[in-house]
Amino acid sequence: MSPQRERILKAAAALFAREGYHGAGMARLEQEVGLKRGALYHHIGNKESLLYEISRTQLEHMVGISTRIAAEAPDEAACLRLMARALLRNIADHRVEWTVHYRDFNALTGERLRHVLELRDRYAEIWQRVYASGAARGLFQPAEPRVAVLGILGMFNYSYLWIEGDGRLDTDRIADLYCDIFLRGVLLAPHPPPPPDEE
Amino acid sequence: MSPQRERILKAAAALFAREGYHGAGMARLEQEVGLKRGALYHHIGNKESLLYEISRTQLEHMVGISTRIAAEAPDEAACLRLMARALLRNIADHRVEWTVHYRDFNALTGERLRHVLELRDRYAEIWQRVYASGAARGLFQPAEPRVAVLGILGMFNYSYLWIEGDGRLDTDRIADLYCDIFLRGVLLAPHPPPPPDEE
DNA sequence: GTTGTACCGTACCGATCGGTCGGTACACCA
DNA sequence: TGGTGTACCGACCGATCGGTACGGTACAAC
Repeated sequence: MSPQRERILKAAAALFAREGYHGAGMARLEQEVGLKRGALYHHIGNKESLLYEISRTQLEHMVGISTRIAAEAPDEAACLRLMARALLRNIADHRVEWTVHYRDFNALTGERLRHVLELRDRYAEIWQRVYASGAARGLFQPAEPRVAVLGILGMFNYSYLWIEGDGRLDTDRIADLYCDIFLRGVLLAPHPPPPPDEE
Repeated sequence: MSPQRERILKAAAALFAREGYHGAGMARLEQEVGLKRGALYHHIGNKESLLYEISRTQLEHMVGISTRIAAEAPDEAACLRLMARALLRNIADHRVEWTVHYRDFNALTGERLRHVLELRDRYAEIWQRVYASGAARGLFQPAEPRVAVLGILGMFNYSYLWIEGDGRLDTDRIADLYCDIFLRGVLLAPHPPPPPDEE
């Protein structure tokens, strides 16, 4: 990936987050990046590819991290906690990209839309598999794993509207707080000890 | 409110939910409503007022309902449960309006934006007051009432992306499930009996 | 020294954007 | 019968939309 293209993607994410995908014109992107029409389109192809790349990058990143966590975590509760920390950390670090994704992903069309939706489903499925596995082992309440997972994902995903992207300490604390609430609410056995901090 | 204006608002909400506020042109709204330019603007004033009215109506409705519930509920846990049911019911019944609101409220400008944000804050504050009151009485964990409330609101608000607007039975069951998880996770005393179904 | 290629600016395209305006048809009331 | 208000149409506005064509420049390879 060329450094210019990377610069353009960053500027586009910030611009789309501020004004919306359809609300932001290419003219404004020109002056934000410091390139004129011809140069811009030499690098990006078209406008929709910017939106696609913004969503794809973040989603693929989260799918990759969560797959790794799910493969290594000692048990399901710890796994959920680690995945939650990773998610909230990523949302806080890439708040503009997530803002763009959640607001405008359905402005995508055709193959690009299909791929982004598939990535999003894959990510939710990782969570659901972990939850279902825990429920099968008698750890979690067996009722409605899909709805339960959508609930905790909602807690985190909604945070892009209010979270402050400053310190990772704070994001980890919030992630742990939500995990504590969710796990206490969902565990059949008494409260487990929190896992040691990582990374 | 004239019946024509109401018709236009409904069509606009559906159209904006499909294509986004900036993505949907007035030409499409014309043919969806069955009126031409002149007639349309005779009723609506301008495009932004449509967006404003869509958000304002739902938010004022929720503020009103929750204020009433908070005044009448026997205790804080029951209050949260009733407010949660009312919220999820409203989201399911007005899914298109909430989709428009969450995606495009910040396309509003000036006074209209200020008012909508104020309504949204007022609504969150109702929840936070209930939670803080419960925490002060030793019912809930006292840590971070604002973050805790934003969490449960996230569970519900995120649902506009996946909930099916068919039966109210299902929405009440989902609301209760989330409340059970949240309350179990947050209550200091053991699990309380669920309140009787209402309305 | 010439050719290829990556990069960039300028000029321009047709389409569509949100919005305005003059005018008409009709109902209601005096 | 004349006057007033409401609902509506259709033509039109300047601005902006995303995108393209094309020429020029800088530089590396041969």
